Amino acid sequence: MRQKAVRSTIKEVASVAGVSTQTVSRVINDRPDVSPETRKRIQNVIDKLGYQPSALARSLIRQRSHTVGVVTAGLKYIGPSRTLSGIALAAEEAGYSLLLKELPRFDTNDVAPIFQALLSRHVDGIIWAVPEIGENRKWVNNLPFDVGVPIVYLTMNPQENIPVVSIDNYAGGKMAVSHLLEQGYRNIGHISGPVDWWEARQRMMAWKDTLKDSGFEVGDNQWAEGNWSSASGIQAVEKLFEQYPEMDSIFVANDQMALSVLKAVTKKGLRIPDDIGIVGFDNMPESAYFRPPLTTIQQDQYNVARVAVEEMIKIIEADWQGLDRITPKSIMSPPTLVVRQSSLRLAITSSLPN
Amino acid sequence: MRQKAVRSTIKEVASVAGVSTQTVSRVINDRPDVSPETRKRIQNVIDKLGYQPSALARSLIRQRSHTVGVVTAGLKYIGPSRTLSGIALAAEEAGYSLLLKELPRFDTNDVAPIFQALLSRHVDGIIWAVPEIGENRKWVNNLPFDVGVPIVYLTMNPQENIPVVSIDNYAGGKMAVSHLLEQGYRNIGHISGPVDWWEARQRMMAWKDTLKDSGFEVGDNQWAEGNWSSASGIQAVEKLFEQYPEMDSIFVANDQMALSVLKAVTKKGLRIPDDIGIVGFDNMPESAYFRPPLTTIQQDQYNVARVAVEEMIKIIEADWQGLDRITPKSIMSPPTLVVRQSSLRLAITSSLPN
DNA sequence: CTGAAAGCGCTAACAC
DNA sequence: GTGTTAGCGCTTTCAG
Repeated sequence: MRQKAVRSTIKEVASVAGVSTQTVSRVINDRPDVSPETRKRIQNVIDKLGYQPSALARSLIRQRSHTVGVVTAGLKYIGPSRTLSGIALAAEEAGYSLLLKELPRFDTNDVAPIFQALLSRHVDGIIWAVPEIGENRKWVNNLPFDVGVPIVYLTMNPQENIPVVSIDNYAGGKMAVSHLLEQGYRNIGHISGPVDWWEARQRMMAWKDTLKDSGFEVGDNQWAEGNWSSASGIQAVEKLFEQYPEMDSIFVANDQMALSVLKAVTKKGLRIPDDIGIVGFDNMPESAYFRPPLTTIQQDQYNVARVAVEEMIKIIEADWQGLDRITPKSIMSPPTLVVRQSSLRLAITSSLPN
Repeated sequence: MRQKAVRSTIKEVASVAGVSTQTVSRVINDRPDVSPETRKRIQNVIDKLGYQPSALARSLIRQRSHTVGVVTAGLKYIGPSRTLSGIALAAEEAGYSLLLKELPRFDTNDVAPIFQALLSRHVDGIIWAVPEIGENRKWVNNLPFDVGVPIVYLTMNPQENIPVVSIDNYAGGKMAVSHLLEQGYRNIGHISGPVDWWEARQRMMAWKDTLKDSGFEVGDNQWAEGNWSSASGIQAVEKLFEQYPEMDSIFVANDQMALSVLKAVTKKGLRIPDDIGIVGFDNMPESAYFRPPLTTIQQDQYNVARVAVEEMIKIIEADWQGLDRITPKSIMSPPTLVVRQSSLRLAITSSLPN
């Protein structure tokens, strides 16, 4: 037989306690104007029945669900999942539930159904945590319908009047290349991520700008494109060695590619960091155990996620309290440089962990 | 000023179309008994207004939310996030939304608030995707309240009358050790995960049993405990070298620890796989690019997640259609062995990718 | 074929 | 202090 859901209702509590539903409502909402005895009696009934108010019914009547929608993609990769984790923890702390949608592909452009699914469940806000790739932001400024709730974007190019929170990839790239320059490297190549990714372009631009600012020429023979995967790192580095033989160091746009670059370079008989210096990006937990340990740029996805949630909630609260809508701002969070052996040509390496 | 949510309601559609809400309801639910003209007229109004039925209101009245709650932990690790990804994609396909809760710690025992939060939002079922650790399953057979919806557990020890879906860690461990035996290794050590993890114990037990079944003695000097992290792998392997000097190979309980083991072994001047064979567990994307490439056990978390979602939905549907409740069963999905250089002592290595 | 009435579980506004 | 009425947005009877 069908086993009906066994939630008890406010009506049941009321009838058992011999009061009106209204009074029960006052108790569960901690409102005054209930006599201590009544309150106690009702509380007892609530405990006995294991009564729990329905968040659904409340959402309906209060026009507020305390739920935020999170849209993500590529959860099997470490970046997106760390970000999601940060969002989940921060939202929970703030008392919000999370409705999760994972896009099956990064470059989904058909976003209307996603929004509609979220809105039909009355989310109070949306965090768009899909990286900006190719044309997948075309819709930002002209959705075919009024979303009606705030949207905070992660990892995208800042725009006027749109709240964006992101790691400052450009700053990270500058840190990486400046560090190589300081270590005395002069012919710094670059292996980029897929150039239709905004993050990849930022890191590459930083590489170019930093070199140019230091008076170096930058030619197209000095970089190669990867696709973030270790496999693509090998191909890219081989290409680079061919087209840029003077190269004495490489800024690689992520650690996964850097892993296979370390391997390919070593296999070629070159020593790291003496002959070739390598800097990655991400600081994945394993990077410290590569051979040699990888210098890299650390992204604090947790913090970015937390900030995004806080921004979102600020906007929700402001709307709800009838205040002026907060002027959307972009927040770029600077990453940090983690120096390890793969780029340390000048320092005394024996003092470093290896 | 407060910007009210702008969703239009069935009432508005009805009044604009000049019909009752009931008729609109029939149209949006694709029911017969509406004249073609009326249907068309209403559909037009719906399109014009961008009307979307409220899933919340529907959930209330239908006593069915088409939402499942997912409880996870450690999303920043690759395993849990791959699993979540599989769940998200499978649930989406099946037309279910996901309400996500991430436990701040793996060993949370205070699960009542989690369930209550989920139930107050009327989830139709719950997928408990937190690994079994220490006492964190104590509550399974005596929750202080009736959950009332089906729960499917991932990654836990099978129990009577409880639906569990998991990778068969024991089978994976057997594959790993058998492979080492086939390659002619005879003194096989083990670096385990934290032994309060069920998965870690399964892998270790498989190691022990396989050796014993092949007529080898197994002493406590032949294994060491890690905590899944690369850092712990180093400590464990150093301990092993001390207490088990004859060791000629190691089954390491995950790839992250195996990474640092490869490094420590090499640093000691031993050759892999000639002097020491190594097998890991997980097949993380990077494992193929370790030095040497790592033989490992591949878990298909995607498939496990998909199966869990399917089981969950089967139970929900059965309940809902008033059928007998499905007898809960445990499903153990076998992993696969991925052979790479780190364990290949007998084969001609030149034929393998490196 | 279409509409009216009732109600899912809850709360806001008003009585008493 | 407490109860009554109305209604959030929708669907399920049941009339007509």
